[in-house]
Amino acid sequence: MTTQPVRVRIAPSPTGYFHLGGARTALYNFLFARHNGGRFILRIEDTDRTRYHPEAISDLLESLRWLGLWWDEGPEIGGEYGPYYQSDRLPLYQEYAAKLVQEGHAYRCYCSPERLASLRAEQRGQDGTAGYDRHCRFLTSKQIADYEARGIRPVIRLAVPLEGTTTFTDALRGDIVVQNSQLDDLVLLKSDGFPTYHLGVVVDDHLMAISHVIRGEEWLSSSPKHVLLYQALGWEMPVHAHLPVILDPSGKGKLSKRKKKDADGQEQLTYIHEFREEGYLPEAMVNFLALVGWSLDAEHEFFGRDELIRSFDLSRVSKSPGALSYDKLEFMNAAYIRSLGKNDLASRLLPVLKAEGIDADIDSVLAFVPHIQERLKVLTDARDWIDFAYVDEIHYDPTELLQKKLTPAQASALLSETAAAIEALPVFEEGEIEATLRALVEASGLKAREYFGSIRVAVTGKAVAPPLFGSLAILGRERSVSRLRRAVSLLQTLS
RNA sequence: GCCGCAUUCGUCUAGUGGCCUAGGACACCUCCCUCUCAAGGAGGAGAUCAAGGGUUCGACUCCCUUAUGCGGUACCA
Repeated sequence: MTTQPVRVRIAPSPTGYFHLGGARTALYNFLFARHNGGRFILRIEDTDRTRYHPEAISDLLESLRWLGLWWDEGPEIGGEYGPYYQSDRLPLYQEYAAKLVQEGHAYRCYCSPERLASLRAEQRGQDGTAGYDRHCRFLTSKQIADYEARGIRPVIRLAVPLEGTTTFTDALRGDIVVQNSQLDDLVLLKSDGFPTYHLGVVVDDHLMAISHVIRGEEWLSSSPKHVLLYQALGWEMPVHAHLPVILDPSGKGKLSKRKKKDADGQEQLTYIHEFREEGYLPEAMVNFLALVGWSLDAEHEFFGRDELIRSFDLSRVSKSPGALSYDKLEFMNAAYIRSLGKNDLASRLLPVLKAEGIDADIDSVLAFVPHIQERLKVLTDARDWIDFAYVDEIHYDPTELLQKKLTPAQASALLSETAAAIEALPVFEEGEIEATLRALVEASGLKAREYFGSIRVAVTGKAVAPPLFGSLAILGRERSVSRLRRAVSLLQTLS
């Protein structure tokens, strides 16, 4: 029990876009490494050429960087334990597989996929153990020669002990014991010379001096197989900790990588890049993700990255699976948006607005920020709040101008009054505008909500918009006046 | 089917034998503030701690059984 340097890794396989589950695992590994002054390593497990998806790697790298989870060794930066792509390490796996065969811990299997499939079909519904029937485990040398002569390319399987038990200690769940009879002779090396996940992780985790394997619970059942492999290879096994699975918001089933609709028919986001595009802040994502399966205590729930690093501890990771709460994420994102400095928010908003088709300039966005900051759940919400200021003409139903019980006559009177008052203003500035309009409300005998409601529609085209006086100031005197006048003429057509 | 893991308000959780007539957060409801919408403030409703057995003076906390959920059972990871 020496103080081995902490080295953890995430080992995604490039088969699809980087999603919430992968990000959570990455975060915990990252936090664990940083907390312990260790290293965080990124290794790409690209051993399945049939499911290989090239964009997955750039998506992964981009997503990790966006979340601020920088790695110490891995793609693009290298490191002393490389290469970090498994497809560049093939000879290594082949070498260890051969060694295992030589020492009697593994054997060549010539069974065809068809035979394996029918074997499985046969076993289905039957009670007792499943898995490979070990047909090739006890082949005579003559039989082997025969298969070889027919040019069949074998796989290499681990020769699992027929009796006894295998035990390992999960850092979260304690000792886990399984009967060896429940384990089947898993494939280590495929017939194409690529390793399976099992051989790949064990060899690489050992060669890369990984001290702690922190991964999803879906790997828990294969850990005993890995124990056997470590034993066969004569290696010491790293500490293992299996994180609880993340459930679908419905609470049923593992979070799907596929698109799902929620109760409102809204598509649920699952890929990290989608959250980025939707306008979630990386700091909110990190905070939220940290809480999916981990908590410090009863009261704290807002954690900056540094606080997370300081307080993260494996012992406080939950053992039971949890459903994601998109509501909570939105709440948290809104809170983070509110906590941003004005300039910071404005500069984050600018590219988002551009992407949403609004050609805004930084000054006007900055002017809007104080008015919309506390109204945004996600950055992309900004578009609907301020787009009225970036179009030449606004469209709305003229009856909307008749807020509450206003008559067309009342409405047009108040709108032209307002236009005139605004035009006469010596300085066109928020405070002045407010003072003037409030005086008009007073004089009109109308309620503020009726009066301002009507003006809001005239000027923004919406019943819900940022605070009126600020909006008018940003819109500018000319456009404000012309929109008010246009509203008056629209009211004409109504009667 | 078999194996494994889990099980506290709708959801995320606090809780490590007495502090619990179970605390917090999201969501929900009411009220206040208010130019709309938010934000903010004050309240409210919501959990016989999956069920049943033990152990103990005492169990949400320990043990067993059952149920349910999830995961695994591939030349996928």
